[in-house]
Formats: sequence, structure tokens, C-alpha cells
Amino acid sequence: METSGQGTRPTTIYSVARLAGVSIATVSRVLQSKGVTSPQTQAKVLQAVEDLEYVPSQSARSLAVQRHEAHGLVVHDLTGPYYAELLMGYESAAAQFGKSVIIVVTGRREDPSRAVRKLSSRVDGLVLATSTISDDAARSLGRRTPVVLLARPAVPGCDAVSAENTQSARALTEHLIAHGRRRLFFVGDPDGSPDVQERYRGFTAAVSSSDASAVGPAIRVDFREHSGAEVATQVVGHVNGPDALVCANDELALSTMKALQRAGVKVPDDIAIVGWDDVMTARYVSPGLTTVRQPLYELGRAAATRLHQRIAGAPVAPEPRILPTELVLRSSCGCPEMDDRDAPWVTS
Amino acid sequence: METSGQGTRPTTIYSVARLAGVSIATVSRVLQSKGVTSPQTQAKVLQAVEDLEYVPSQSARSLAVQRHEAHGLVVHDLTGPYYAELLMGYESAAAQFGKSVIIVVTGRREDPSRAVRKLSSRVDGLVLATSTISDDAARSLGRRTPVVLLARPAVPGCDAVSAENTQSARALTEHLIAHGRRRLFFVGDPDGSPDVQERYRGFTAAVSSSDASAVGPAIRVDFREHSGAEVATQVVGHVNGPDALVCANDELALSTMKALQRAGVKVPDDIAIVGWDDVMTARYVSPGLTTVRQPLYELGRAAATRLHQRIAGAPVAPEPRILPTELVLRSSCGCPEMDDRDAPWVTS
DNA sequence: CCCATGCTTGTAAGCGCTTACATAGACGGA
DNA sequence: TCCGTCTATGTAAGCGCTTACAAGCATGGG
Repeated sequence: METSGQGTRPTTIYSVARLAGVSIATVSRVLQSKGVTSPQTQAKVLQAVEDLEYVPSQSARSLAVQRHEAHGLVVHDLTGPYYAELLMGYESAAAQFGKSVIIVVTGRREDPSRAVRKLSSRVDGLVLATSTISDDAARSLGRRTPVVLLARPAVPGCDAVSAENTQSARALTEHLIAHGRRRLFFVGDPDGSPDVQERYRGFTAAVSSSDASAVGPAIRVDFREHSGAEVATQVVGHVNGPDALVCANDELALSTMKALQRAGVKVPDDIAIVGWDDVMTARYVSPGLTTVRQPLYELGRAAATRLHQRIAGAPVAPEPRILPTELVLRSSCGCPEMDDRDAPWVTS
Repeated sequence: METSGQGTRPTTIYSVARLAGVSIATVSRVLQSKGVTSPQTQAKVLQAVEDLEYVPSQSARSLAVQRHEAHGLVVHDLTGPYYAELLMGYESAAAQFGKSVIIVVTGRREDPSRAVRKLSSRVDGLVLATSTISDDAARSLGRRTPVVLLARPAVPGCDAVSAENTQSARALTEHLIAHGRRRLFFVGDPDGSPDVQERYRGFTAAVSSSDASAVGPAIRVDFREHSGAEVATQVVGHVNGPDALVCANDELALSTMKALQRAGVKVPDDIAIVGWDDVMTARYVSPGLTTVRQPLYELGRAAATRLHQRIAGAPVAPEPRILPTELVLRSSCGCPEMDDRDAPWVTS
């Protein structure tokens, strides 16, 4: 029969020591494989551990070794594939280093900075993503614990890893121009996130070094899917309206495309549309959405790895680590449809 | 100037006590708002805390109070919107209870069960999702710490929360039959997960209590997107092939639909297709995918809330908590296109 | 036969915090 | 003035683990 109530948890290193007939130091030694222990002793201890289903208390261990063996990850939210993929990469690397990962989502918090401070007291280091806490707060944290910034500009005392944005924005825009587009519009709020800002910068650079023209300033809408309708109303029916839209991410691009199509606009014939992230939907819609793929999983791994190195004593890297991105050309930009490329099962 | 090296972390409760000119007990008392302290003392302590940027060590606290103030969440992976949404709900509820959440992804682990056991030593309770560790392992854990099972059958000693599957599968299938479909196929592996099993059961029930017939056993393919191609080859060109496909999830449904369309099959005229989850793509493809929406965010919250109650001492609930799901009718089932319903910005 | 040597194990001092209990003032009633 | 009461604070004993150091015990060379 089972001891149903789980009220009892007196299974400490002492119980094990007693059962095995050794001292707690010996138990600790065999469990950590530290110091030397005779094979017989090891066997006895391991047996006792087995019998008692003993699991060492992490907090006691942390207190003793002055290490938490945990990484913190702070993100704004988790909607969309972006953070999920990132988190998987992060967790996988952290797991390889034997670290737990504790996640904090600041999106709906009253006091993100307090939450992060509290988090810092149970981890050995932190990864801070965009739109979570301020640069100042990050810098202050960076003074007492290793901090890696994710997809945001470096601040002194903190490492930074992110995906390349400006170059790919430029390449994407130039691709549109090569397709003959001349009246380009950027959709998204450059002040909303560093990523968007960089993309906008690349867009602007490409436009201004060509004979094309940017149609007005960026259409500043947020990332939400419904923003597409808003964009569509601003765009349709104008005589000299845009013939190409560079959207800050795929959600925006897709909802805009849908709203436009519903309004009778032909994509890409009338207006070409491109986005960022290569979400699943991008390869299912018609026309397929041309976009920029970010190495999210790798980004997560890179952040975790860098954090691990910092915790191990490595100094702050002088330069941010920038991961390359990849243009994914489908047909919303004006390229011809290609079945193979659009096939859902072709992933690389 | 800043003290750049973060090697020094001698900021303990002792430093604060010394600076404030009180004992560590007093510091603890004002920080925990426990016991009585004079306003002046409070002010002094708070000031010292401020000056030193003191944050109490979580491990020391955990050790003293015999509580970790953290919840564990164990999932198989994080791909797709399913777990991301779930995790957000989970984290939000946990945060409200003042608990950190530590996440473990078992998908690529060598020894999931060991990882979970280790996790259990740093949390006050666990939520275990499908396809992570065995029922036996879960039951064994449930004996020593509160455990909530997520989207999997209850085991003695553990709570369980999940979304309704059988009823909605039945309703979905009956809807297809009402559309005149008579040769129905289930796509997905019922042995792959309890969810799929229940959906298959509902499907079977609906078919057998009608004059329709299930075309052969389930087509057992996994959840991967490329499985669609496989399904398509099995299905096209048969004289008495299916006129409706009930797919275990949306990824499967979408990739199948795409493969079918590419092969010249008309959806839904020749073959109707439905799925599960209501992923973003479902409302962007043409025809819109009819599917079942699960209250993922709420599911996450429910799991966290239940775990919290268990940790607080509540007994194991005798029955699993089943959250209702919702049919989302678009046009891949044969329903007429409706612009409004398909509009991306209509979310509820 | 004795002791230096090496190997294994035990002893005990923390790690930073909470909290039961002791103590020291302050205050007021007799 | 004295003492009982109450309140604010200090003292110290853990929480479960790690680890430097001490100690015990064979072993073998001198």
C-alpha cells in the first residue's frame, strides 16, 4: 500500500547516511562523485538512496555551493512562434549545461523590474529579451550578475546576442526594387522595438540609395493581427499609393495581405508584400509570403551558451553576437510561384 | 564609477543589519512584514536595503521556510502555438500566486525521468504534460510532491486537467455527416497521445451511430507537417476513397489539405478536411479550416491554479477538470465562406 | 617492531535566512 | 516608587547540504 499523504518529506541526507551506515559527508561525496570513496561504500550509499528515493534538496545545495544552477529568461510575451522556438533553443542549451531555466513573462506584470530583481535571486545569470525591462535596469542588474541581452542593443556590462536585421532589410528592400517597385512603404513602429528600428533603417538605406522613393514615413501600427485592416484602409484607393509594403513582421504582413485582397487589391501585381519571421502561415497562404527567416532556435542557444560562459567567469564580450538571417523568397514579392519551395515539408 | 567586476556579492542580510544598526532578525521582520517593528526601524532598514541594493537569497530563504515558491512545468516540446499559449496562461497564474515557473522540455532529453526528478527538488509541485514521463513515474512523484497532469489521463494521487476531446470530436464528425459526407477517415495516431485517442474515440462513436462509414482504420501518421504528403498519396485516386478527413490537429490538416489541393483535389467539394487547435494558419488558408479551439491559456491557468491549491494543502480532486472546447466552423468542412468569420481580427 | 605514508571516512563549520524564545525598555496603575 | 504588561528588538537554533580538516587504519619499508 502507498503512503498517500505526501506530508512527510523527512528524506534528507541524514536518512540516507543512517540507512547506509556512513556519515553525511560520505553520502555527499558519493553523490557528487567528489573525493574518493571505496566501492563498497558507494554501493551501500547508492542502495540507500535508491531505497529512500532520495533527491537532494536543491536549495540546501545552492546555499552551500553558492550557486543556483539555474538560468533566468525574461521575455515580454510568448505569442507567436518567435519566443516558443527561442525558448526551446534556450532550454536545450541550458539543459546541456545542467542548468534549470526559470522563465518570467513581463507582458502583463504590474512591476516587471521587481519581478526580474526577484528572479535574479534564484538564478546565476539572466537573459533579458526586448521590451521587458529598461536598459538602465539591465545595466544595474549587470553589475551584480551576468546578463545577456537578447535582440536588443548592447549596454555596458552586459553581453548581447541578436539576429541580423539591417542588412537583411536592405536586401529585402533592394529585392523589391529589383522587381521594379518604386513606391515603397514601411509598415510597423520603429520605436516599438530595436528589431523594427533596425529593419526600418535598412529599408530606408536601400530606398535612398536607389531611384525608388519611400511613400511617407512608416505606417506605425503595432504587431497585432488586426492592424492589417488599419493598414489596408490607409493604403487602398490612393492614386500614388505604394506598390510595395515592407512589414515589420509576418503577422502584420499576412493580415495586411488578407485585408488588401479582400478589398480587391492583387498581391503581388498591384502591391507586393514582405515580412519577417517566416511563420508557418507564410508558406500556406497564396501567394506565399516572402519573408526573412531568423535562426530563433540558434538564437536561444547562443544566448544560453553565452550566459553559461559568463557565469563560468568569461568577461563581457566587447561586441554583440549577431546571427545571420536568411531571405525566403516566395511570391508575394513578385517572384514566380515555385511549387517546391512552397512545399510545407521543405524546411531548409 | 561602477564596480565593474561582479565577483563581489557580500550583500547579505548581515550587511543590511549592520548598515541599519539592527539585528538580522529585525531586517528579516521588516522585509517579510512579519511581527511588529517600529516605523523608525522600518525606515532605517528599508534605506539600508535600498543603498545596498539588497535582494535576499532565494535558496537560503527556501531552506529556512522549507518551501521553494516555484512551480515546475514539464512539456514534451514547445513547437506550435499549443504550448506557448499554455505556458503563458500557466506563468500568468503562477505569477499571481508569487511563484516562479521552471520549465523542462523533455523532447530531446536522454533521461526525462531523471530530469523531472531533479526538477522536483527545486519546486513545490509539478505539472506534467503529455508525452513527458510515464504514468508510473508520475504516480511515484505524486507520492512525494503535488502533481497535476495536463492533457493526459488521471492517475491515482495526481490531479488532472485537460480539454474536452471526445464530445467535440463527435460533434465535429456529426457536422461532417450532416454535410452529407459518408466515407470518413481519421488521420493521426491514436496511440500517439491521449488527446488523439479521445478524438478518435469520438470520431468512431459518431460514425457508428450514423449511416456513414469510417474508411478503414486511422491513418497513423505523426504530427509533423510533412505527414500531409504521405496522407495525400494514400488517399487520392481511390475509387471509394474518403470524402472527409478528420485530422488529429491543424498542422496535419493543413499540410494534408495543401498536398491534396496540389494533387488537384477540391477542398471541400471532393474531400472535406477538419482539424484541431485553431492555429493562426487555419484562418488564413483558403478554404478556411474548420477546427476545434481549445482554451489553451485557460488550461495553463487551470493547471497552475490547481497546483497552487494542492501545494496549499488541498486534497487530490476525485475527478479530472475538463475544460470545454469550441467548434470553429469555416469552410473546409463544406460550410459556406463567410467573410466576417474568416476575418483575422475576429478572434472570439 | 615502529612509524611514515596513503587511503578512506568522520567531524564540524559554515552558506543566508526564518522564527521561537528571551530580554530590555517604556508605561501606567496602585 | 515599584512592578506587572506590553511592545520592540536581539539571540540563537536550526533548515539540508558541501568541504576543509582531522582522524583512523592498513600497509610496507627501515
